[in-house]
Amino acid sequence: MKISKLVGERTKEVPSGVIAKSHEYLLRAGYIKQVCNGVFSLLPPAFRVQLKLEKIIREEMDKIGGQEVLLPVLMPKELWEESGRYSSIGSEMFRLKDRAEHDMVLGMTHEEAAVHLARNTIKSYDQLPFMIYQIQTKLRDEPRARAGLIRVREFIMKDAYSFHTSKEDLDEYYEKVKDAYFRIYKRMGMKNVVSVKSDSGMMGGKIADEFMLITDIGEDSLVVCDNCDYSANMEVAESILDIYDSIEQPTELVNTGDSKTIEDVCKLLNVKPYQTCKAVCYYLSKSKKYVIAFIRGDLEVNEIKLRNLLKEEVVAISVDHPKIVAGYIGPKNFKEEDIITLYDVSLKNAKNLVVGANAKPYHIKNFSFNRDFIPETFVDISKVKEGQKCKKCGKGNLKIVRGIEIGNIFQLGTKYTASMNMTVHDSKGEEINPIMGCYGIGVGRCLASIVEESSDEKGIIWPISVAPWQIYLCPLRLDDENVAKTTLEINNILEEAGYEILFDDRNISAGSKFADSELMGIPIRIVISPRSLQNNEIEIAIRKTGEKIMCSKGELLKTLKSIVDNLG
RNA sequence: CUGGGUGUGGCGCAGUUUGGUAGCGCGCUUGAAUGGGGUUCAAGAGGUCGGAAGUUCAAAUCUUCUCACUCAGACCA
Repeated sequence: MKISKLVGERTKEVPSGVIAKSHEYLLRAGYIKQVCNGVFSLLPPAFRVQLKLEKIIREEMDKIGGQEVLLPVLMPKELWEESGRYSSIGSEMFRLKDRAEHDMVLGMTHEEAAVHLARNTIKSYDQLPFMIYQIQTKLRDEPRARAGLIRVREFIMKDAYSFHTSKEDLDEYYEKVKDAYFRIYKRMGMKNVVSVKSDSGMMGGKIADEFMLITDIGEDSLVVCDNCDYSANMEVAESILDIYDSIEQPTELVNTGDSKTIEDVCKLLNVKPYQTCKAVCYYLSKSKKYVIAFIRGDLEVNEIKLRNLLKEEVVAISVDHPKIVAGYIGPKNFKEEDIITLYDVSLKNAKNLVVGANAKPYHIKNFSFNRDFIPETFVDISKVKEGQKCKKCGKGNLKIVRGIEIGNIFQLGTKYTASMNMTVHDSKGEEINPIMGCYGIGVGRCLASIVEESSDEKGIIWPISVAPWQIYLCPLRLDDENVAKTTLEINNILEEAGYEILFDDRNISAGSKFADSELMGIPIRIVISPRSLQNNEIEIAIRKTGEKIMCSKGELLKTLKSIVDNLG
């Protein structure tokens, strides 16, 4: 490819409003161009990378028995009504009408289509298990697209769906996919990838893992143990909650005046936040109920855990309920129709707490949950804090890091096969609903994530396995006869050896060429100039290390091979 | 959806407070010099200032409406 003909331009200036490194470099190096909010065109270099990513994914999916298919982007409303998601998913799904006024949707995920494809073609347990996958466009009307290719409204995703006769079989396959995913990320050149337990969100099902590239610009908070392999998304992470043991003291009603917040009360009564119990109020707009969540004063409520527990959207509010004394709420079963009371596990066996007295302006001192009030159950609704002890190993300290979700896997169970009535005959001749798993990888997001992880102040540094071109052929003074002749020769030698070459055929200054090759992130640059030809030498520059190696024309292929082997 | 910001040649920006029909850098074209880190000089092309309505003798600049983009949050696979 001649760079003079390459579509796209490279710029020195940083576009405004750009935070993510991958966003900046992909724009500046001429890889992507924004069409509207959250929608991008890929220019030739980016598309070449994308094809390489897809190739890696295909190979690994095929290795675990995947069969590639192509499901439609456009689907009728009816298909989504079968699963119930036509109504349960909100405005993040693109909806439209066809010319006959028929309601249609644009696919944001393809469980429905996968079941539709399989349910009339698979009839016997003999045909199970199987996995189908596709690499295709997904459309999601994101509330907020951001950071270039990291969060967009239209993107290419590899999504796979597996069908099994038993939970055990799914479990086994699930682990296989997990291994395949780690191989995929490794081959793509990503290093800092972990899998974490996660919330299954709109997909349904219980077991879910997300694959995260750990990086500061990540949108998700992850909890990882510094001692064992525990890792989880903040949404579902758990920790050991220290019990601060002490001897129970008699309760005491104290006038706390205007002190309502934990901070004020602590100051007034000279106690630490963990020696208090706070009440956080929520409202369920669907069922029109108030929720009072009691939790130890030093902790925060994890609203996603709360939502999953109540199976409904929760909204934090300041209460205006006649039975609730805002600022002085204490542990108590509110036996009102429209109030739900919850107690976090952090309160279990907690003693000598300062709690609200449910009367203004009083709090109660030395309140103990195993003496003064014993709730029916305690629930886990707290947010993990940095430094808490790991629940899995009991020793490690939990750290909170940020990550980009570059893939996820779910055990769906029979949510879709049951609702959409997909059955097969088992070995006893009985009809069963196959158990499903689904597995996604955002290809465009991987592309951006690789850049996020692998770049420097000069630009992108592509891993050689996914680079758009392996070699940047960079003659200086192409008007020099000897340079022109040698460049052509070398181009042919490299092409014959199977290398992909970006040929900088422009007659511009050396600095501009070097800068472009570095911004674009091409792993190897071969410089041919009058200066080096005087010694019958060619320069090979390695993007990643900045190293420069001189060699003769005859040694070129041999030298290159050892460099490439080293980079791979 | 809530709050803030921005919209001026292909890209990045100044000009808006104090109305007088556009300017800079990069890039592009032509010529010359230079020739290993975005080189220099000269000459050019290219915009009617997001859109609509209004005020005015006169609007990029003031008013109203509107659209788009963007940041933070809410939300999200």
